[in-house]
Amino acid sequence: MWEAKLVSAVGSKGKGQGAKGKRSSKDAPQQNRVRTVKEIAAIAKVSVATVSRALQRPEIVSEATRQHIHEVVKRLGYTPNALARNLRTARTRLIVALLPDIANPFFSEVIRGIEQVAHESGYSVLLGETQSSLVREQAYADMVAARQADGIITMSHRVPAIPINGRLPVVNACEYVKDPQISSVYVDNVAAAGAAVDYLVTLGHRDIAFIAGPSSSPICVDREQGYRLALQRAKIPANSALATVGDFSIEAGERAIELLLSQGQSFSAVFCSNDEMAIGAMRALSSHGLRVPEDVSVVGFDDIRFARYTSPSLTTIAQPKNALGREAMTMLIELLNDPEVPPRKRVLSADLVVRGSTAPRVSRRG
Amino acid sequence: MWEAKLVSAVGSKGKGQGAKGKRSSKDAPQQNRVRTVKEIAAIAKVSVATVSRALQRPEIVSEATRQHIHEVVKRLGYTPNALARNLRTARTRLIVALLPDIANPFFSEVIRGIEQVAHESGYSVLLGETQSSLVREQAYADMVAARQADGIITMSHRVPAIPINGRLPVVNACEYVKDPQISSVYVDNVAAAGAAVDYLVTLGHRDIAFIAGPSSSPICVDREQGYRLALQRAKIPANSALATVGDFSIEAGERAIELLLSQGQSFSAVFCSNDEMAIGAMRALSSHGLRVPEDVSVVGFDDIRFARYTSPSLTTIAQPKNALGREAMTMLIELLNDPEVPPRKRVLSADLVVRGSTAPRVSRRG
DNA sequence: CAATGCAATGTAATGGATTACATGAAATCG
DNA sequence: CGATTTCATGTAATCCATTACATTGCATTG
Repeated sequence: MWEAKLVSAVGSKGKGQGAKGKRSSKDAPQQNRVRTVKEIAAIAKVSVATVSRALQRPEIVSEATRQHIHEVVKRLGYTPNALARNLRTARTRLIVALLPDIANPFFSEVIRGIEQVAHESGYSVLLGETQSSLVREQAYADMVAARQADGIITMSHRVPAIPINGRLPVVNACEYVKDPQISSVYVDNVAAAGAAVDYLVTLGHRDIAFIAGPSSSPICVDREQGYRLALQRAKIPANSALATVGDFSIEAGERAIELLLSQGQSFSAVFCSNDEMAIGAMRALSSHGLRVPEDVSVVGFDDIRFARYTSPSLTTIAQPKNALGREAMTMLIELLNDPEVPPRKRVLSADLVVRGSTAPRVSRRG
Repeated sequence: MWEAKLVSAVGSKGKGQGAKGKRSSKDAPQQNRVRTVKEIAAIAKVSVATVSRALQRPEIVSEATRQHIHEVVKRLGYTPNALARNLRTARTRLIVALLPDIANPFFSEVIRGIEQVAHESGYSVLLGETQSSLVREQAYADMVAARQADGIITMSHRVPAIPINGRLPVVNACEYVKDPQISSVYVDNVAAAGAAVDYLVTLGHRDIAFIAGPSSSPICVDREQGYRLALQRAKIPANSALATVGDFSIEAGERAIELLLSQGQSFSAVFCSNDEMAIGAMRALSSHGLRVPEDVSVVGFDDIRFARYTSPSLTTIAQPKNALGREAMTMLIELLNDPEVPPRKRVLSADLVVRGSTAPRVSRRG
């Protein structure tokens, strides 16, 4: 009964059947789409198994049958129902990449790396923007528990809880999580930040301010440590008044500089935990009549696309963004193929890119 | 039990637990996760129907039963299999937003609008980056045919082919497509571009160059038309040598200026079809010793986040990005709820935002 | 008190594809 | 030539949740 009903609604071979207005079967001979293996099987006069096989593993079906089925499938525009397929096979070939903020250009290139590797291995990538909200992260993570996706690459320092047995199909990129069970890829933030500050030191700077990122993020802690160690190496006494914190936004960079200036701090260089804060810093400096780099040198971190186009262009630490993405996806695929592979923490290196926002320190400003 | 497990996995509080190695069923008494309604039903001593009802429509289950089932579900960490559910109900509450390029900050805000409305209506949004590739667009669109997503918001000027009957569950945002069956939301590009050029005219500019976007995109054609019409209004004869084309990238903006300058064209203002090309243009101008806005005024289009932070900050046309997203998602939801709603082309207005990159024309440079 | 209605729950069909197992025909072997 | 593989295909079980329809028990009503 309800079968018949459904078929007529969906397959609707019949005459007018007149769902909507006219549209008689004459002037709209538009073949109704066939939707199920069953129907394809009936039309091709083979069994559903053969249809399925012709589509999934063509080599085990005889040449003639295969061609015939493909012809029918094509002619009728049949697309297998992925839900049914995935339900049965328990895999989706879909992975979700969680990023805190699509507006942050840093992630774009990472995503591209992820997608390259994913496509090579027959996976599709869907992006979920979390806005660093635990709830949103969790919502996307639940897609894995609910079997709508095979795995997750998360770019925050948290690992969402996924109620499944065994290894979580999660890889962490750009950030890192302490959990030794979770594979991560990230750069050596201590070394990179150190290199940035070392460079400022070689330019003669000694009063080097620092704008940290959120301390909840381990990589920010590392960058700060890199800064500290570099000062130690240079035998520059740490001046905690020169270290401020921001939230990675352009505005935070501006505010940090406003704060330092209003406190009357003197510094000839600023190292920022990311490029956007560096952009904000540059802007605040110049709106206070301080020239970059003549009066104050500025160094960022990430090397986002716009870093090249600020004026002056930004000296920064270039993260291997594409490699981070590729590596993360590679590890996730390994993990999906074999839940036994041991988790790894993979550390890439990041290099200093010298551009126009840094210059040797000059005697004294003012 | 499993809670404890999870905590130990995530927070990694516990002792060794020794993840690998042994793992005999004795020292790993880890309760296997329950995965199906059936199991939950058995444990709760009710039928599968009751479990399903308790989860889907709690109000039709008696208070006591409901609480009991919820308790069991929670205790065992059961997540219903979304594939099975979606297969049965034939809806996923998932929509895919296709964007040409995540690196383009213009889309970020649009996405946010989409997500706001989506969440209000219980939909999740997944993003697909297409890199303007037809193949990629098609791949994501196939998810709808394969029933993995309910609908699509596309931000390009193409509508992917989806082999289904009736109305395509597709809405077009930011761009627009000719197909009258597809709803679109976009701004009045002719008027907006006109306003930008009108403004330059009121500043005294008469030699106004134009950097167009790809002509395959209808909105770019419109922006160009807006430019033309504004010149007509101002009785400025069109000088086709001043109109160039770019591909929306920063580099394209640079190249366009290089080209104009190398041709010896003289102009005191440039209107660019998007902000990134405007950023490139500013950079190329200043690297040729031309000051913005003293020598040349620059106007962009979009008002991306960085437009405020260039130096000088960029005068541009602010698209109502959030509204574009919200409206698109609203229309898509309407369409999903009722395939009969007539398609609409919704046109929003975009306003000029005057910042530092424009100034009155001065006598003559050099 | 029988009749009727309603609330709560159970049974089983259903969605669409995959695939283990079964079958039949053709090919290979001793 | 009968026995054994091999190949191609078919039949039916399976994945897991939803829900139409059936059933049961109890309250309401005339």
